[in-house]
Amino acid sequence: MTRKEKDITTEEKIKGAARKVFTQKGYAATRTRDIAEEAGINLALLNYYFRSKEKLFELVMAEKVGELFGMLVPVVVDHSTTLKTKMEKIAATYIDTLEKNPGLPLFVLSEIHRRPEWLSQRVPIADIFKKSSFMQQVREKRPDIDPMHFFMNALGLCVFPFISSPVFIGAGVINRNDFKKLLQERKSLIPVWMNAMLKA
Amino acid sequence: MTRKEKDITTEEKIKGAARKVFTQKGYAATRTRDIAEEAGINLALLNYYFRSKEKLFELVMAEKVGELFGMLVPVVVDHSTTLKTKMEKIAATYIDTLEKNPGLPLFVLSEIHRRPEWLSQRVPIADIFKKSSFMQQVREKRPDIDPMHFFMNALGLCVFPFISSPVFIGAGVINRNDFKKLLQERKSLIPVWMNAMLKA
DNA sequence: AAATATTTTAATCATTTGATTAAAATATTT
DNA sequence: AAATATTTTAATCAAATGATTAAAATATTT
Repeated sequence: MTRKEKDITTEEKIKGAARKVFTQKGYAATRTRDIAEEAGINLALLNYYFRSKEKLFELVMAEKVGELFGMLVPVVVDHSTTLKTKMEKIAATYIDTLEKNPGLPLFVLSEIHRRPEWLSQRVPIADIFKKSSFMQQVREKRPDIDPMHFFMNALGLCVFPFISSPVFIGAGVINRNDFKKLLQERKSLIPVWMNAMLKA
Repeated sequence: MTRKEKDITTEEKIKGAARKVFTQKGYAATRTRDIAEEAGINLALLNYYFRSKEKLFELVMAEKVGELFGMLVPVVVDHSTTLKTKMEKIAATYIDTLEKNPGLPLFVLSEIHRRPEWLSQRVPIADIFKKSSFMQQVREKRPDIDPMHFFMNALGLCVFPFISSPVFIGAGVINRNDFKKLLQERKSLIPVWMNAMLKA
């Protein structure tokens, strides 16, 4: 094993552990000892490689914010696709991605709620709107209603089930397998529902 | 000031401060000193009245979970109202209530995500489904689709804007006043959208 | 092989935090 | 007024936490 391979191995181990524990517990409830245990390394290495808990968190957070909102950018700015196609892509992309990391939206939105400064210089969310073919297409279809409604609806129909699933599964209202089926069904249902709302 | 008035005053001061700080910061990021400062009392009084940070949190959390889900119960079990009326009531109740406490859903859902045991014995969420006229009415209209979809949609359309608003307001995509207007518009739009989705 | 560089470890530290306590202050009862 | 009860305060504590450090181990270079 060369030095470069080893370097990536330990550093990546810590990052991977940080992604997992921060997403599960949030920044404040995560101890550096938790991350070290998850990574299988000595605690001092966290500071050796990343300087502090805070700096490690900043790295993870930037990545996670990009992960949550980055999926939107290529879809909503694409002037060559119809609104319907955009809806299909958004639904499929979000549901597939979040199925692999269901804790992502709650983590990102919680930390942004606690510390709004996480947004302002890291991800060009405003750009999603400035260059948005999606918003323009929505406005054309429904000039009488603020397109922001439909944007939030599209996002909410995809994301909200992941945010609320701990409640429903935890209360025994639905089990994990049935929930997964529901999510898959939503990939095709969401575009239909979005279209129906635009016509209502 | 009688003993009873003073008793309620100090204890209620602490509770009120706890509601505010826990909702803003979450359990882990809240120090007991933060609550004491917010309440304008000596730190020791928190333990004198509530025994521990954890017990105080349990009180607040039970109340908040009730606040978030309790709004649903009378609406979804009411066999005498149409589905449309139920949708109107859900939208109006949620939007009015959450406007006064926009941090409530994110706080409750985050803490439940971190500690699912918060649910199991405190709020009869499963009962919302067992006795639900709402689910029955949805099933009658769309026997081909799991009514859970529509339940999550109804809840999501109301709640998700509050959850995501820190992102949109923080990124400068919309300002607070315009956001408030959007919320008010949603009170009448959500039932229309729900109806459209049921017919799609 | 020796020197140098990098990574890792165990131990330690300063600070923070939730909780406790003795004493003082205030309120209530006799 | 005196005794008793309740509330409040300032000080303190033990445990936990993020971070640091000297030394050891390992890897790389000469």
